[in-house]
Amino acid sequence: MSIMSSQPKYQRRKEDRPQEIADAAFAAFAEKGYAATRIDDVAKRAGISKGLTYLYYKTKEDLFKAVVKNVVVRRVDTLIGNVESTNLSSEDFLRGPLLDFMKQVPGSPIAIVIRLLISEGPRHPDLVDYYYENVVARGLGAIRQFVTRGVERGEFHRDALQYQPHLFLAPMMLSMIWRLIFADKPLDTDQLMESQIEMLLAQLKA
Amino acid sequence: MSIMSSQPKYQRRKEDRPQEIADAAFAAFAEKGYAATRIDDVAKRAGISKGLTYLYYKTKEDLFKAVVKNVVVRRVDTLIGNVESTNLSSEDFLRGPLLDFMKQVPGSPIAIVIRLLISEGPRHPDLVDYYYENVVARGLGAIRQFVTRGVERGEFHRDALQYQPHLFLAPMMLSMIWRLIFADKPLDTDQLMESQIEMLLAQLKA
DNA sequence: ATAGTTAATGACTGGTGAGTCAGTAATGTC
DNA sequence: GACATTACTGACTCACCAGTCATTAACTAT
Repeated sequence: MSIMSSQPKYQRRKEDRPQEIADAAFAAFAEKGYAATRIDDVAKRAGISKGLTYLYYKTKEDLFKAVVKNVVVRRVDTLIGNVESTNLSSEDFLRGPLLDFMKQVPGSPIAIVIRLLISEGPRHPDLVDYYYENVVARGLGAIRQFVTRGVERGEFHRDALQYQPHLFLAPMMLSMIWRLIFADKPLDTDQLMESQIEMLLAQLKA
Repeated sequence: MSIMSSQPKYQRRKEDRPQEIADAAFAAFAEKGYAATRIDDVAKRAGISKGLTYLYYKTKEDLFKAVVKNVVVRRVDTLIGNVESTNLSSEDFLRGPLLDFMKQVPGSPIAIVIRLLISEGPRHPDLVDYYYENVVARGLGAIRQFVTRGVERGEFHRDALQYQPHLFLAPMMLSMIWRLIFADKPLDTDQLMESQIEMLLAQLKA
């Protein structure tokens, strides 16, 4: 019929599989949600057989947790890291890097993780704790730190700290949820976040 | 063994069943989410057999849509209605009834509906549209109306309208999501909303 | 080459749950 | 009381899918 193929049917790639599977799973979860995603779909996306998935992840739930942690460490960790090492004035930091960071979150994989946490979180409390400690607590901490610094430098007045750091993030949250639910309905989310930062700065300044 | 029971095994209650089933379904969805809820669970909660559910709702998806619409009309409709008929000054309205409304939303069934929309919305676009028109658009409209009135009366300055009504609701949104994910971690959500309203009023006032 | 190791396959199983429907009994009507 | 109507039951089907495992074939060492 034809010349014998010297192409092997598959290659063994022990090193890369876990990451590839996690990426495929993330894409699948993003599209259909956790419950509606079949392990078979994930395998197809990753270009492997269903069985192989189970060599690297014991259960579907294991895979789920790995996916969330994977996104968290890959994205947020570095971003928050950068942010912590700047030495801008408090005001410039809040208006600059923080605002930029906020603007890009609603369209990032973090939004997908939030969706997954909202729908599946109640059945994975350890995952929720992990996310709280590694993302939320650190994020809020970073903001609080910059407000504190602003007070120390006299840029902000003494009782500026009464404003909870959550207030900075509220419009980001709304933008994220808006996009998750009403993907098509337009909303100038950047404008929203800018207004909030300006408003807060006006309140904080001495 | 005993005196013959004259108690019938069941009563026919054609009128009440649909509502009872919807209530049971809402409770079940709230607890376990849409995908993880079995029709059998819903039936047990409603005190009926599984088969009867299908007499009143053709499919599980039908039931889901009915549940969401049911909650929406029963709760939000009346609330927004009340709000629209007050004749307080703009400032008093925003600080009073609006704030009160916002404070109780994160703990109300609306939060559950939001959770369901976030996780199942993408597969039910018509439901999303329904929700947008009947809740979101009307809610935002009501706020915009009060800001406009404030400008007309000279309470707020001319360009107060540049502030999107979404900004009022952002902390409410954050509080809601926070509770949905981190039910146990405390957060003074009332304080958050109060600060935001005060901040916005400070910006709006002439 | 050859044998040994193990990454990878894919057919299979067991459990589950949405949706069906033949039968039952509550209620209405005369 | 007898008959007709239909709300309601519960056992059943059938498709689907997480997880298993015997087998295959890609790689490695010698």
